[in-house]
Amino acid sequence: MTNPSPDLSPSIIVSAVRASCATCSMHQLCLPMGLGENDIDKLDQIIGRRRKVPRDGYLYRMDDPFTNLYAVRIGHFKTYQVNAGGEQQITGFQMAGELLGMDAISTDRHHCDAIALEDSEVCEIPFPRLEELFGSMPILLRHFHRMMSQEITREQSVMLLLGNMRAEQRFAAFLVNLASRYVARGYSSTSFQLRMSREDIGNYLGLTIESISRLLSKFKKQGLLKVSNREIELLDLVTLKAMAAGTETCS
Amino acid sequence: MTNPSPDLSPSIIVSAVRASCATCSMHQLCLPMGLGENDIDKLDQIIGRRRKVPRDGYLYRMDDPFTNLYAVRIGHFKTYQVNAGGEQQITGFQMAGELLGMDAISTDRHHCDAIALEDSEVCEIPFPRLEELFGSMPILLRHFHRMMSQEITREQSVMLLLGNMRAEQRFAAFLVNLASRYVARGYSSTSFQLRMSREDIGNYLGLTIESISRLLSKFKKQGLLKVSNREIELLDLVTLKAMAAGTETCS
DNA sequence: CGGCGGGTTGATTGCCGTCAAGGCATGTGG
DNA sequence: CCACATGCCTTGACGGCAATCAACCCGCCG
Repeated sequence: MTNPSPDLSPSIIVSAVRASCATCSMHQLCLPMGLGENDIDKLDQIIGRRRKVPRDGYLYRMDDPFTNLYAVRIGHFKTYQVNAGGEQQITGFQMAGELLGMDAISTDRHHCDAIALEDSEVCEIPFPRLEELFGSMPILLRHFHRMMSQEITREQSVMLLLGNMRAEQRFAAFLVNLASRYVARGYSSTSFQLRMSREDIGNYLGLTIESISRLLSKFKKQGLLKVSNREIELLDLVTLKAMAAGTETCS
Repeated sequence: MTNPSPDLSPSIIVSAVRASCATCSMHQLCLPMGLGENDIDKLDQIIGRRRKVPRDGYLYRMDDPFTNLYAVRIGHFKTYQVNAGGEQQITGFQMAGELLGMDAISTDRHHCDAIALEDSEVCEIPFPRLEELFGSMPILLRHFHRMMSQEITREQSVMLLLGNMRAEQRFAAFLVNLASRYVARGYSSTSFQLRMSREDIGNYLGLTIESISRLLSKFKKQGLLKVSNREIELLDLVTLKAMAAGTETCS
């Protein structure tokens, strides 16, 4: 699960090799999906810049004015809300090829904070310029709608998770979800690194850090997975999937 | 909160009085928001029909092919997901001026069931025809994006609710949310009817019907509200809002 | 060395789910 | 009219799951 492609260190590379959607390994998952060469070029021309965000750095903060969407190129992010009482809730973890900032369109201000979980890189997509493209690129528009819609359905399944599932089931669903997203990106579905802390996982799943720790130990004892620090290996994806689907009796 | 306008009974009225966005009382909340006369006309021309859905009737079901979005004209709906284990989770309650079906764009199939909570009426919006309009009506497109984005932020606040709040806070947030939506529609923010059963409320909030009942009794004792069956009156909206925001110590 | 952040594990508490009984309104049939 | 059933809701008693509180481990770093 370590990234094979361009290394992160010298920022000079980013400007030297003019990064483009056409050559990006994520272009079949990301915004340009399904576009022809011409259209990809047009999209490339509006992409502002590739922006690096260091680990724990903010990509944007709540109430920041909305100017760009961001496509994750490299790395992982988390987004979270904070309510008036100061409690925070992580609303999602984003990885390469996924879009950030769609929740800001409605009010022209960001509704959440976005923080990099590791040294990461995003493509800045100036939204007004993207809108200009929509008129002449129906395929792009269509795919953009799909991505927004997908975000809606994703959140609905989190609602199902938070509203109906017990701790064990939530955690299984979380692992299975990560596995499926990694496999879609060409990585192993059974062996990967947790980019987020136990605390982040717990917050996302509506549980405490202690519960996450206990669940990891329990699953380990049951032979469902191996875990060492943040390195994880899923040994019985079938059972985990059954647990996530709610078709497995909680042992 | 009873609807003043056209009665529901004889379906002939629907076709006789050619309903239109221009004359609809919801057009400042709904899809045509901000459109000029010409554009509203164009939008009107693609609206398929006004469809009635009786109480407890399905507007659409999970896995139905996606052809239309629906704008609620009259009445209330609930949408819910069902997982493989058969457990269901209500993902939202929709009222006049709100859009249903956006979660289906990503896969061309509906991801949830939508059921009318009372005799209701919707406008069918054939999505392919709506897409045709987008090219020439940037204002419409913009507003459509705002509505999708709003749905994303709405779901994020539900995630905050389900992930972080205690029962009392959840229920207060629920009531305050209803109040604000009714006031935006010109109704009283303090006195309205719950269109959904206690069971539906509990399911939506990740609680049991018994908890909802107890919370209603508790709030009644505290003088926060009056309730009789489904008729409700909020007596202390300030405190309820503070509870919802998490700035009130749970008494 | 000591402090610190992140993680694990154990003991205890408490919120809310579960189970159970009953209230109340409505409908149906005798 | 009553008897009875049904759906929706309320209230109480009890118990379980996960939160809370606390101690400790481990690796890292100044």
